Amino acid sequence: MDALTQAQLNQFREQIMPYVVFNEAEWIVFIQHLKVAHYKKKQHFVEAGKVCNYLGFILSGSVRYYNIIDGNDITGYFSFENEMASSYKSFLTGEPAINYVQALEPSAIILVDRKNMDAMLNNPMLAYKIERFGRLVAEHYLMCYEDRVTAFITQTPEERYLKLLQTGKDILQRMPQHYIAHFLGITPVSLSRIRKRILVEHK
Amino acid sequence: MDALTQAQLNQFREQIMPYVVFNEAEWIVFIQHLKVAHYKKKQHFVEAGKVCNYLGFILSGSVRYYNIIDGNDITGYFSFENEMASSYKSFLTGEPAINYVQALEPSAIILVDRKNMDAMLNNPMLAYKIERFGRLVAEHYLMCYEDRVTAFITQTPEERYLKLLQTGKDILQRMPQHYIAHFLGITPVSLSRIRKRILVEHK
DNA sequence: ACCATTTGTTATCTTTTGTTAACGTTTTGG
DNA sequence: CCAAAACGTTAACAAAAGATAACAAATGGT
Repeated sequence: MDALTQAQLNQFREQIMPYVVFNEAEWIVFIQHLKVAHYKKKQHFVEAGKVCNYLGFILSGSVRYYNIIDGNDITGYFSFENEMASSYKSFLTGEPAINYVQALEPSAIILVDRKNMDAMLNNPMLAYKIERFGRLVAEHYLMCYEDRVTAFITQTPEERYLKLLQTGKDILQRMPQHYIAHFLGITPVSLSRIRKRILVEHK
Repeated sequence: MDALTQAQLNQFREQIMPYVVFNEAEWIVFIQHLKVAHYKKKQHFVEAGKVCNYLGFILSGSVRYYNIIDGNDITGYFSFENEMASSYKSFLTGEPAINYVQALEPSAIILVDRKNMDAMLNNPMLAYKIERFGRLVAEHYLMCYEDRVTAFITQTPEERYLKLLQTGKDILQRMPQHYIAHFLGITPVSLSRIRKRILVEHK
């Protein structure tokens, strides 16, 4: 775990601008709470059964979230550069995670550990903006999840895949299809059939 | 829309205690931003196509969230007394809601309209605690949604229903079955079959 | 360049779910 | 109190998805 380079700091600062803008004095204190870690392909950022003590921000690379159910590997989500990465529930509650988070490409991830997060929430200089930042980020992901649940309830697997074709460029281009299948809530074999069906219908 | 009774204020204050504790001076200002509205059975709290300008807290009663897809009514969620009620995404973004929220029982709901919310977020006396309150509430619902998405991806409809039998007392006892079916991501007919299957297996 | 692993497709068969309609019961509202 | 609406179950059929296995294609590591 290293300190951040100036380029990494600039990237991070720009990306979080819609959520929080620190003045120079705040920024200097804020970045003292950050580290960066590098993950090799297939290396784990979070493991099921262990507490996730980090909130991550992906500078480069990508991760997938997955559960092991009856010995089967079920992918639930993906995150890419400039997105958050964490087993959110475990980080927030301090309880062991029920899922794995794994780098799928060599990845550089900014880490805030829970102690530093608590320190910032208790530091009068930062507390207000960190609370606000946290609120806006939580609200952002809440809305994403809301959409995703709505899709599961109102759409067929085929419709969800067609939607992904329009909006999921990173996922489609950078993730293997059997991971995408579980992400859509179906089996890899079933996704393959859906793809064929679409191909035939549109030709 | 009326002012709140003392009993309603007490109920609200007690319920939000895990999230935020106001001192007396703050509380007096805070409650000036609240109203209470009463909804008859089947009356709408939010309508698709219209902006949801309220964040609600259900004092009594219950609501269901639903979408109209190709003319079909698809229930996505329920909320009961002492829970929040809002078309969250619409409230946060100010864009028209895509779903309806409807009282299923006669309901009393505390309302914070967006103007009052903004006023509190800009009032130095309240801003910090409101930001924190908002963060904790958003995080709470974020974790709920995370679990729900995980259930859609890792469990069969039958498994989701069995889980609901353990944890969804209010839903099972107070909501009609065809609403519950869509909530689980299946049709009412299918839920009826699953129930029969479970009955036969366990007898 | 080679071999092992991973990934994607296809086929077969079984199970589950969706769709539609009918039927009886319960609930609701005037 | 009664007629209408809502609700839950069941049946019959069609469509979709799961499980498994075989095989082909792509990928990766050495």
